[in-house]
Amino acid sequence: MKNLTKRQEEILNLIKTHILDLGFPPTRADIARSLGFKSPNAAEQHLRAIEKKGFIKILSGASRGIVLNDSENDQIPVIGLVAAGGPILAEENVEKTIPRSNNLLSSDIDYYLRVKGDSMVDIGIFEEDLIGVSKSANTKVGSVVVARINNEVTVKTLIEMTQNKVVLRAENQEYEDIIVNPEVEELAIEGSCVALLRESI
Amino acid sequence: MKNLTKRQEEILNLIKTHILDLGFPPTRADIARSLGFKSPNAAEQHLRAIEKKGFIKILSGASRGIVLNDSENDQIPVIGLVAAGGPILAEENVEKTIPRSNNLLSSDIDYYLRVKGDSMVDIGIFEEDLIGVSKSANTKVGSVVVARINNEVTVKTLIEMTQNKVVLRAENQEYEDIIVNPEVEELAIEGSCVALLRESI
DNA sequence: CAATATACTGTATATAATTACAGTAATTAT
DNA sequence: ATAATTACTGTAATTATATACAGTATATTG
Repeated sequence: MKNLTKRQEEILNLIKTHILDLGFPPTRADIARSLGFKSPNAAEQHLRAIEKKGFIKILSGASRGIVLNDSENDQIPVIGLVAAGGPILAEENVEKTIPRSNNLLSSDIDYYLRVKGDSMVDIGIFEEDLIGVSKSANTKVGSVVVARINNEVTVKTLIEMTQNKVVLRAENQEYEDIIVNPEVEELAIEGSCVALLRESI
Repeated sequence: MKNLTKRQEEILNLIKTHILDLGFPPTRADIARSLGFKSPNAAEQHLRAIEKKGFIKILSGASRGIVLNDSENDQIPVIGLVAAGGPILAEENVEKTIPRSNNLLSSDIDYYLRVKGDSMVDIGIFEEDLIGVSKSANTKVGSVVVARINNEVTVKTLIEMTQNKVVLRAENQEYEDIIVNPEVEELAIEGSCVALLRESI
């Protein structure tokens, strides 16, 4: 699936917004009006280009016959046990996927991570809970982050972060702080925790 | 909102199915074809009747301009502070609503209740969390329930329940058990907690 | 008993919408 | 260097669609 140009992305977003707002896709004229085109054909040609790149399907002869090809995009993966080594989002780690429901949890969540262990119980994060992780949300001191230290994935609170010293704290007195020197050990902050789901109480 | 006739319900379902399948509503001709009408006007008149009863809105001049009025049905209310006296689901208690996403939290949730206080922190239920409450899920000893005692709503664990003695326990050592005699005091178990959402960590 | 609602057929038309064809111009691949 | 892609304007025709008008027949409500 090729990348869309900036303009094409704009149009795809317009289509999605239109569907969200009104419940059905826009016409060529709607698109032209929204983006200031003077000819509906400008919209038509953009749509053809977007279809060619695989993001939509145009049903010929049907008014507003624009079908989104969102299936993968629409699902949020739930990551169970992370196998040592590979990337978190590797397919073998995906336990299941759940449909993205735009409004349910407002934050932008890239994946859910199933919590293992009791190291965060003091702030109400329990074993088997699902943590909503955002890769893009900015991590600062005090954030609960998903960190990978020497290929092991862990959820902790970020306490200190300088060039040669990173402190991660469990929210459970029985655990000690993890102090890492990123210049010596492998450390990656994979994302920060922005939401929590518990499926059984 | 009046009830739909059998035929009108059939048409409303057809519209919903069409949207689910293709992503946009059917035309009058589509409806006529699907149900075997020989005139698109049959569909038109049904649509007008369904609109009059408040289930859809027809946008004039727009092709496929059928908007579902599903808002109440499809939304799960989020209950903030419960005003003393009235029913939990009374309109003044509804803080917002969030769309029901069948697969996200599998259990059948009738409403979300925003948690006040710290009485359940030991099992990871914190202030401002949203608890998914099911009215129909069977409550048994050990369940976390939403109880109403003398018009005050509270979330506690059900410890004991006999005809003249109900024990509710906070999951926080600083609180004492609540012991109620339902024959003397007013007590209602409104539902049990089946899920939890936390929107910020 | 009359008025209204339900459930259609049948015809017709204005307009909404897709879509083809003919251009222009700048940018990006090959 | 040449072809393809991107990003449009402008026009026009065909088809898709909404929607009004004129009926028929049965059921329900006031």
